[in-house]
Amino acid sequence: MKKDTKISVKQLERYPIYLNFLLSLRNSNIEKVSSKQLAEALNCSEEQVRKDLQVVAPNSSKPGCLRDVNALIAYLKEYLGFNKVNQAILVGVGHLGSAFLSFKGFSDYGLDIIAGFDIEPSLTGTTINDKPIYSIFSLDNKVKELGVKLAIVATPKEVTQEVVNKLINSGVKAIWNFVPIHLEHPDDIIVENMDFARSLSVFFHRINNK
Amino acid sequence: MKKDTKISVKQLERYPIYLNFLLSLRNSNIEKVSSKQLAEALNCSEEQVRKDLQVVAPNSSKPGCLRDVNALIAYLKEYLGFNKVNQAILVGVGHLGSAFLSFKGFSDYGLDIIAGFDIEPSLTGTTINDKPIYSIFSLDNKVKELGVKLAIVATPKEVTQEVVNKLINSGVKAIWNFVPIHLEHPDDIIVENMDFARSLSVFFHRINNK
DNA sequence: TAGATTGTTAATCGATTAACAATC
DNA sequence: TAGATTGTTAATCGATTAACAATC
Repeated sequence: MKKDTKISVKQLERYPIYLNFLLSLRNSNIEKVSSKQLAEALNCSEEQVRKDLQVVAPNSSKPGCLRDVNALIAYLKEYLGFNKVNQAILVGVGHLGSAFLSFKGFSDYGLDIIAGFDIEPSLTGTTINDKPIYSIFSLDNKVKELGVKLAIVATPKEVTQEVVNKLINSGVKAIWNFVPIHLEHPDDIIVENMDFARSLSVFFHRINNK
Repeated sequence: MKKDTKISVKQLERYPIYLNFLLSLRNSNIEKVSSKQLAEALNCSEEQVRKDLQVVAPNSSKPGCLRDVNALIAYLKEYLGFNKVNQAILVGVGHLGSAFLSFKGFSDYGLDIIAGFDIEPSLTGTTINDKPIYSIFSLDNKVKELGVKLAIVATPKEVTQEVVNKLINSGVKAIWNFVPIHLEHPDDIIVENMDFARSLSVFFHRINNK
């Protein structure tokens, strides 16, 4: 695995798509796969598949031979960091936040949400899916105590920037933002926006241009 | 608005980011904005901002003068189709599905979830946020009756492909998939995957390469 | 007018694809 | 061996940036 190869975000974001497709093959007990099949699944060219996989799983395949599904899955998980456990906290235990705390599937990606935070006093001290919920007022102490670097944010719009500022002050380095607003943040903080508007833009544009 | 201009998905997906930033400016009572400010907010070049906005809001600005925040918001919403009401149904009223039914913010994007569907009999006939929940067995009839073209899918992994097949058979043209699996679908069906793994890949890669 | 900003063509850069060699 | 497939360099395509003209 060449960790030092510079790859683009676009390329990086294709890898989980490969992974999902390979998992569906494994689920159907298919053990071998060609670049052509992968290309069809991802709606891209065979050449691109070969180049992509060369980065993640070099020398794992031989000319003339199909690729091994299980081996590719292992290489991809390793490359993407899904084999390690990455701890995160969640801020904002509303409908969406509760859904995240309850969701069992994050462990497939090595993500472990270890606690939730909310301003609502009646939630403090309770648990969801065995995960404790703390008061937002203990955020700073807990973040430092737990040493967690990733925070999932699902708070009301109005308070989100304030919450994000607090998180950054407490030492959080990466923010997974589910709130549809623009966030100000220092350059060294990684922010990923799960913006619903992004998908909707694509839908409406494609629907209206048919 | 030049609807016929061919733009890339990458470009299209930048527009909701402009919109979010402009809304935050309006929220701060800022009425004018330069390409430079927009470029900083989106982490791109001024030239790109000008080109992007030229497509969405041509002739809305003049050399030497700053752009009008409210005018840009209006142009963007119009271009993205957020001014019209677009109806959708939701399949899978679990934790995540319930959160979507409860979420009030979709109306900002012109999205109206008009009903939920689930296999659980105890949910049938109930409502969440005034939205009725029907049995999955009435899916085909209801989709045809309502004439809805967009479906949000938040079902358990194992049944998702089956549900998607049913939706397509019933006339749904666009699928917003929140389930982290690979979906098979005809080319004329628009599928957008809200894949959690995509963001996590970016996080872990950037964290591990520091 | 001078400074600031926008608009647009030309140049550059990077990502994708085409072509072909290498291997099983 | 022949067919199928992978690997990799070179060519192409598209998106971004640089340069400069136009306008307030």
